[in-house]
Amino acid sequence: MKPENKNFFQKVYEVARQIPYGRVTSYGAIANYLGAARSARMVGWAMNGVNSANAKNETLDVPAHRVVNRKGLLTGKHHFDGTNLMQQLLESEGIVVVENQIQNLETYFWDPIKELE
DNA sequence: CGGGTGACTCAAA
DNA sequence: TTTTGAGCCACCC
Repeated sequence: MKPENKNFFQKVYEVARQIPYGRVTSYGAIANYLGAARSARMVGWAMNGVNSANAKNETLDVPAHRVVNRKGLLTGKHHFDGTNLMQQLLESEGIVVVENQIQNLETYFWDPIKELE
């Protein structure tokens, strides 16, 4: 069941919210699931919106830290408050992060296309 | 209304 | 092999 009758951002939020604890996914995977395969940037933009809302005390319940780029690189860590807040959050869920990159990405990777369809 | 920008990704040179 | 270029489209001047 694809929530295709909602705004792109809204859809991104819904998918991101379904990322299980201790798992991660990529911007591209979410975009692909939403039918916007080449719009990974928009997913990142949506995450930026999540972070903004968080800064305003408006909880969206979207684990933006579980969304990384396709190589498992924490490209968005600079957008979080602390320099390594994103990494800490991931490590607190049992994910090993070294040099801003998730180790054993295949083990943690959660693909909405595979997991939700 | 137009143009620049970006938490990405893929493909070609 | 590494480096560029282009596409994607919402948001902010």
